[in-house]
Amino acid sequence: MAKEKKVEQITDMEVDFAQWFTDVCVKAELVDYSGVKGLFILRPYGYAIWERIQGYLDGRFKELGHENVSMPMLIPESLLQKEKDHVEGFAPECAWVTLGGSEELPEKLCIRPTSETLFCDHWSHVVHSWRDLPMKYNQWCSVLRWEKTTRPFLRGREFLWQEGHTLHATAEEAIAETEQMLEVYADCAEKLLAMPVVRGVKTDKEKFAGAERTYTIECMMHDRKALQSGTSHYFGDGFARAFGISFADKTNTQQTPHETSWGLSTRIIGGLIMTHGDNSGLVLPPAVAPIQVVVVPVAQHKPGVLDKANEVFETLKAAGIRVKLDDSDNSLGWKCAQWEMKGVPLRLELGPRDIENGQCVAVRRDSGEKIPVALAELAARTPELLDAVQQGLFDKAKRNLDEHCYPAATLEEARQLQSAHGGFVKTMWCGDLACELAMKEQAGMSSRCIPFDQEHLGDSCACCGKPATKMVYWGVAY
RNA sequence: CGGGGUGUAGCGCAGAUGGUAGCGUGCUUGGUUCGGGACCAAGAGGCCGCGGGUUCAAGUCCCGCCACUCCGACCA
Repeated sequence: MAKEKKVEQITDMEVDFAQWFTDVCVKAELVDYSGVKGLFILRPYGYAIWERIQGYLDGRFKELGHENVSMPMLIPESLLQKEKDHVEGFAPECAWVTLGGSEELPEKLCIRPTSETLFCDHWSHVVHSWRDLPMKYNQWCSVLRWEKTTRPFLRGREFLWQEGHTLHATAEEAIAETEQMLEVYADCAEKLLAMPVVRGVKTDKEKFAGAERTYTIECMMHDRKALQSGTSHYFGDGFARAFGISFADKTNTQQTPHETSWGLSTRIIGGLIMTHGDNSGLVLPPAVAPIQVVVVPVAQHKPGVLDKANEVFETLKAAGIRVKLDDSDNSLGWKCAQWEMKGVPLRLELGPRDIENGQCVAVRRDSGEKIPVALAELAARTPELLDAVQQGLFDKAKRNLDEHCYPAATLEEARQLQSAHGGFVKTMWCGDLACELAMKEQAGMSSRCIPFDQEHLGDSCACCGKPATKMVYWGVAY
């Protein structure tokens, strides 16, 4: 008799992609809603994913000579206002503290939406000489931006991130730093998260408030919308001048240093979900998965089964694999469905028949493929299978990206391509803001980036027909 | 911030014409099961989103607010 599916179901992504996303977030136990709009609770399983990302990035940052610091959470209004573009960009979404106990504060304090002003203020105190440079700082923290519409991971009013801030003697060195950190983000996305990226530069319209140049990695989600997944900014000396930071160079001349900042947030977990997930739930690449392998005993009450399962668990643990043994008394079907929903890359089924044959059955989360593995070879085969899943997920996502980038010669063609296929549309662009606005207005797409990998699609701007030398990726963004 | 939808047990829902709350699932305990979301039995669990109003009486009618969600605008 066909049993009705009784447990909380995940909406099919083809039916309602947004609902599917929310269902996965909640039912894979990544997040819960709190009492305040836009403030989400990261549950242990969701936080464990963030910790994997943190671990990777923090290691890379330190290898490159960055030091972790902790800045205050509150920014005096006067400090925030020192850099004009910056305050204009962030003021509309700041939350303010105006009371200390029951007393009105003499100056209201902004809950940090980002910490450039704090770093600059601090540096203006401690930087004196060329010997103090470069400053290469990073902080792990949460920031607050009073967004109007919110979604788990993709747009919270509070979100966890890291923000790196560096200060350099020369523009060249600062730009090199900015580009280097973008590569770190690209590696994090591609190697850890199996999310292929497009690397490029933001247009003036899309760049960070106060930045001279913003680099970005853009990813394509399963619904072919774009997700800005990490950004790295070069500020020139604008902030340094606004905050009065200067240093004496080797000839004892006062110079203004050049600044960078770069950030990557828990938003990328939203990207991870929308890149690899399917209708059974989350799908995690083994490199970030908190649990890489789950051992599911079959008929575990029968003598010897649990003992063998424990043995398998210990073998894999000793091999350095993040493994969990599910010896709960839920039914087999329940366990399978549960661990699929949570995206565990590999499931090992072990029952009496397997034990007789000296094997277990490995089931890949990405493909559903069932692979018998001899118990004697388990410690060697499991890492291979995990690598295969990691690679399989990257390849699949890369195909999705490559297959949904369409060249267009005119704005009208771009509009038609976007409405027919979604994805990225690439066109030549003259560099005028007016053309960028026209693309948004008429084709519903914003510029995602001017990619490093340029192609020559023609000589004229798709919007206005004037001479153009840059190719731009356009898309509908999260 | 504009438009739509929703809010009743942890979750999913039912509660015509107002009369003091119910179903499924989950949870707890015991037992039987176990190769893809098991079964039996006994239990626990509700300021019916919040605040006003109408009424003898409000989950139900009226007003206001809040939250979630979708579509826009804005943004990581």
